[in-house]
Amino acid sequence: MLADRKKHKSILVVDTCPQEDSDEPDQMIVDMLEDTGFDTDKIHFTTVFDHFIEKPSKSMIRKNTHLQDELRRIKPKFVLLVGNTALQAALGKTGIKKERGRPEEIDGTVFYPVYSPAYVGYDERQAPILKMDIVNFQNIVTHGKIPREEGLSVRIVRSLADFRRCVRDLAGIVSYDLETSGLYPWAADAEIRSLGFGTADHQWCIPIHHPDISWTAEEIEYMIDELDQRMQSGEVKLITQNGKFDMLWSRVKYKLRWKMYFDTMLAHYLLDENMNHDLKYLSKIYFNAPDYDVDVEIKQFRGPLNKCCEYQAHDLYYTRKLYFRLKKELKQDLGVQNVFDHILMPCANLFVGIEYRGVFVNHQDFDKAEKHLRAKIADSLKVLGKYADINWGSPKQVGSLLYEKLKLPILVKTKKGAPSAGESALKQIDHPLSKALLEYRGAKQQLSFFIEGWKPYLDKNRLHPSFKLHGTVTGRLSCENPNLQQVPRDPLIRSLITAPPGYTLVEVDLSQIELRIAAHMADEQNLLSAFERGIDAHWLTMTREMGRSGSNAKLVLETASALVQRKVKNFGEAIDIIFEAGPDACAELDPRWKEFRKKAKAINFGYLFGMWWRKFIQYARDNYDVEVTEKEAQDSRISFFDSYPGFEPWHKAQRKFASRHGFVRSLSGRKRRLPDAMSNRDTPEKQEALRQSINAPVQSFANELNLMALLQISEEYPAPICYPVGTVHDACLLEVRDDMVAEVTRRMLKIMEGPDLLKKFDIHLKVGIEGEAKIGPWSKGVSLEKWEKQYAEKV
DNA sequence: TGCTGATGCGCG
DNA sequence: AAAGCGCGCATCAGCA
Repeated sequence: MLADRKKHKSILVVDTCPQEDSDEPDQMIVDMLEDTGFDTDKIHFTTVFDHFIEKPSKSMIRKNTHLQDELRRIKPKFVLLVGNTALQAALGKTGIKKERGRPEEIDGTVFYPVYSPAYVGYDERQAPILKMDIVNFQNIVTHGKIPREEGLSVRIVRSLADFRRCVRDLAGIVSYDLETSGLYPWAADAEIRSLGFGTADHQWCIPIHHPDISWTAEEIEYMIDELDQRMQSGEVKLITQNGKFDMLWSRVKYKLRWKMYFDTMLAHYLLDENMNHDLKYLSKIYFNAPDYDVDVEIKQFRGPLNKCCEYQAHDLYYTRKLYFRLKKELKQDLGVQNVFDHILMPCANLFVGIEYRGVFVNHQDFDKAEKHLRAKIADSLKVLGKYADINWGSPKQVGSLLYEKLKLPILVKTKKGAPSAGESALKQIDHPLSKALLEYRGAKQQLSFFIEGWKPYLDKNRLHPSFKLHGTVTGRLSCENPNLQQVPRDPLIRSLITAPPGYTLVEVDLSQIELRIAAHMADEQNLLSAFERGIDAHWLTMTREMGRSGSNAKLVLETASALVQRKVKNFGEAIDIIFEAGPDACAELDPRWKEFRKKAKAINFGYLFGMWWRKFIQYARDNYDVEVTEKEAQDSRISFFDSYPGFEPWHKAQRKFASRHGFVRSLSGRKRRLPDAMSNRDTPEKQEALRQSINAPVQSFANELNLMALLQISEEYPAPICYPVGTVHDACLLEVRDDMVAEVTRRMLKIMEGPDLLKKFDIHLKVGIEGEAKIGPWSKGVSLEKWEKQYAEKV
């Protein structure tokens, strides 16, 4: 009891300044402290300024000595810094968002920054964070110091003798972690600052580049060599947290090709796709670890050596510890365990190579495209300049010009009810300005996304996009820096991506894969038999819809007549003729058929995944300048489900399963957790979850098929014959050595029809899978037949 | 001045 | 009552 009291006396709470009307400390803080178990009567309260002050400036805080006086007078052991001003006055740094919850010890006093109650009042979502921080502060006070992980045993390698001890300790389950100068290994000054290994007994830090340690180049080379030999021995199983990052750096900087055995981030991704997967968060929820996050300076190994190593040691320690825990959790669920073992971990290792290789960019075309876009922007600006001198990139300014100055009718509103200056609005506005503006926006966006946006990442002739295997809740990959998956289909941009001399780019995609999977899952007989007969599903939907609605009668009769070379007068007969002829034959006669098929594609996906007819009206208007009446839209939806009667029962079953169990699974066993689906109330969130229960397994499995094929082809045709360079959801991009293009393409198409891994997952599809290959610069590729002809002529 | 959220648009 | 799903990036506006 006595000890407690003594401790309490040494606590100081620092706010910004007294309130205008009272000298009492802030009530929210007092309440939170008491809720956590503090006796606030025994806590000192003070402020940075001894009088009320509206907005303290940086220099005012610097000049003010009140807090320093208080610190000298009270000599607290624990100081709670409330808000950014207190943080700055006490520690001389700002940035409460970053610093909150990070204790710092100076001369035996622990300073602990938290949000100010004013901020919480302004944004109440921050309240739980403040509360959590206060609890952590209490934890520090009862411990009497910043809690340290007790299992930690840091070993800093300062000599070759240390290093040899380290290598001897590397056996069995070993965590691996690097500290680097940044995130992009191809940056000009990028370097690995420290290698770390976590074993059962120690956390070994090998500071390669730190001001306090100096190695000769030979010594570094020796150590890397020794480590490489140790890894090749097969006696070490490497555990990583987002190890693709560390392995990529290791490969770029030291040509190392180590294999990851288990990645904790990917494991947790499969166990709960809805949460974060960063190590600090995982250590906290699994082991109640303290927040050991530090400034970038220390993360990048520029701070005091022992602090840097201690940080790295935490990463190593928890990564290894997480392995044992997550391994057990995966074991509880055979479905996700399979996805982890046979897809995610192999892909993690494969994608190191994919990112290392990157995609090849044609430099000449790149410069040409830049010039072309700049000219286009200048031209449209010339036109726009006649109307006003404003920032044409600002929707607000454009909006006020359109609707206030020019008094154009407001046809579309934004979600917040403001008059919209978006694409859908501009398309409906009949004014020369809108055309120029649309052109301007398009060119400007292409320039800033794909020309300017790519420049910082260009490493000679290559981009190295980063794929996140944990990037989506459905299991698809996401891609960034830059995002290869959002490159426009416009050949001006897309064809910039190609292959280097001696190699050819091959894109292979799974044709209509989501519809095929849906047909399988729903056991939808009409669609299944359509696929069996080799009919294009979008074409089927399109002709059915036209036959029902009787739209575009003139075109239908004309095309049918041209196809059979006689006058066709009966509409139904004409539709049948068109259906049998297929999209390619019709598109040759009239390009509109291509558009109609595209529209049907959107209808298929929209209605299949729960789109309502209202959205269809908007879609038809925005994309096809077609005004569809409410009745027509409603009918089209009904007609879709009449055409494919298997879908409704399947939708029902998915929804029912999700609302009962709170999750659904894809064919591979991957789980999509949808807790909102279990809600008793019929909220928009629940409806959203129910729609996801239909979409997620389809999207998820489409991606898995694609990855299975990618894994298999890269095993059968490894470098230097074939380099996988990326995926775009249902497509793979490969760079294939010129002399092997036909063989590899043919094999890949075959693999896509049924990857070997399907057997391992015991999946038997009722529907055939087809691949489609395009050979040549991206978006300009040709079919295998065409390519072989051209290639034969060239040789 | 640097962050966050909203918007808009590219892709599947 | 309201109803396709999944992403990343640039830009602007609003705020501290």
